[in-house]
Amino acid sequence: MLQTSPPSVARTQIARLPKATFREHIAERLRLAILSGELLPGAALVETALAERFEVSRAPLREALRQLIEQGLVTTVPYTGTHVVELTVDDVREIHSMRIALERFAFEQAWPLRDARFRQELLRRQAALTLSIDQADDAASIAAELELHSLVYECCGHRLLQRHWAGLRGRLQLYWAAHHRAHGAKGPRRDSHDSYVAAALGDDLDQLRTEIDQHMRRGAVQTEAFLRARAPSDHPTSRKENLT
Amino acid sequence: MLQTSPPSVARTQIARLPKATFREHIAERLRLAILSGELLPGAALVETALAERFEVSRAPLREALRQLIEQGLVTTVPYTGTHVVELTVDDVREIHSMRIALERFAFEQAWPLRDARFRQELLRRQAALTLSIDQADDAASIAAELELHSLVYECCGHRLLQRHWAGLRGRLQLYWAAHHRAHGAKGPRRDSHDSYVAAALGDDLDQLRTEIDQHMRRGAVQTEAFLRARAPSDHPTSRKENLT
DNA sequence: GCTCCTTACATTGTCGACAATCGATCATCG
DNA sequence: CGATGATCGATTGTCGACAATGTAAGGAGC
Repeated sequence: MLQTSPPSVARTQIARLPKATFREHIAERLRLAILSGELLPGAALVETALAERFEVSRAPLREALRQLIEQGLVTTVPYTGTHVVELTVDDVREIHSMRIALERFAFEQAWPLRDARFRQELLRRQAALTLSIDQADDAASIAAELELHSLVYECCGHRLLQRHWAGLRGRLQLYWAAHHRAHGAKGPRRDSHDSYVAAALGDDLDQLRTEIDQHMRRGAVQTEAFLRARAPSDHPTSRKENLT
Repeated sequence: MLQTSPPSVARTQIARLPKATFREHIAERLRLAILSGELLPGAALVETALAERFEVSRAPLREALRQLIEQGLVTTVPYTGTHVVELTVDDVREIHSMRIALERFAFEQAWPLRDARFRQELLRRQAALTLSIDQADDAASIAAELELHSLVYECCGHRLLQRHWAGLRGRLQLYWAAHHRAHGAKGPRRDSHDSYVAAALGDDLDQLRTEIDQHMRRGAVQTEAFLRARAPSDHPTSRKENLT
């Protein structure tokens, strides 16, 4: 029972129309700007400047910021300033260990729910990932990898789990964006998900658990090494006014 | 390595002073009002009325509401209204299954970190819980039970995990508050945590996993039964999550 | 009597201006 | 020369008023 996928159009057609309030628009665009690396970690977010940039007053902008703060993508100190969250080695460790726990749980929940649609969609997303890698489009590769991993969360029909995954996914994307931006072209490897997909389609849940552990740990080690090499104790400079 | 505990006073004395902005005060008080059952699930939250009650303008109040919305305690529909979240049977199931996954993960992380302080604190909180139950103070019992379970999250020093637990804890408390309010006096049983504490202090991680499963499932069944009896024909229809 | 349109009200969304606070710079004093 | 206190600019926090939108009641037409 996939919740979001091309075949099930009926639901999404009746769902609420495009966002109506400024706050939602702004929150979404700021979120994308942060996750894509357009706004670097540590960058200052000045309300007046952003308000002028979006051509709105500060009220809806502040609420959008509050939204991002609650999502953990932005931090603020009263009367002082607002910044995109910084990158820490410990954060990466925590994110990855949490990822293992959540994705294992997701597969346990979804294990008996895997149907033909699941298998088909999994292969489709893997193909999309491979295509992005072949085209050397790193931004698309990151997005495709996240889409691939998102499938199991969508499949198990666990809204709360999906909510937690959404938060985790955001942070993950944040780090990957910085990673990619610094290392230049270095997206996921072409065969990096073969064993993952194979295990997800197989019948051995324990094997999949092991595969998830290994897969995540590989990614963690990679990201961690980058961070340690990049900024041992260096404040990522606050590049202001980098919006569009 | 406990993060919050009586012995380490030196740090907390120098830490930042109490909150300074209206928004934080309001968010905290509203949160407590919701979690304590003072504001029942489904209750309408009218901005003008709340602003008048708190004697502030709508701006900080709206930001506090946005904070609670992002935490999942409040829902809002643009131009229409804001309400305390409703209770659903599915939500309870999801919360409890998620609890199992998170607490298992927490114990796995904290397993080698359990020291004398951990054991001492665990017993202390269990004693506090037992005391509350003996005094038939149900509100205190709920709080005490949550405190008991919180220990492992504090112990493992995993900030991200603690963050997720905080969100889950909030929802849990919301349901328990409604549960208690409806059923009258029916807090946790006196011996309900004996085996839990014993397993947490023991050396058999697998046994603890089993104990967690059973413990949570007991609570889930109880809460579920209450909800089904209370609102049998609750429309699971179009509850749009403000997941963003 | 029923349906559709109009209208009024309640509530949220947005705006511009003002106040409070923080950080840095600079002057003053020992 | 160093330390302390005052001043300035920048940024966020708060306010009151107005606009936009959704909901429900009431009336016109059939």
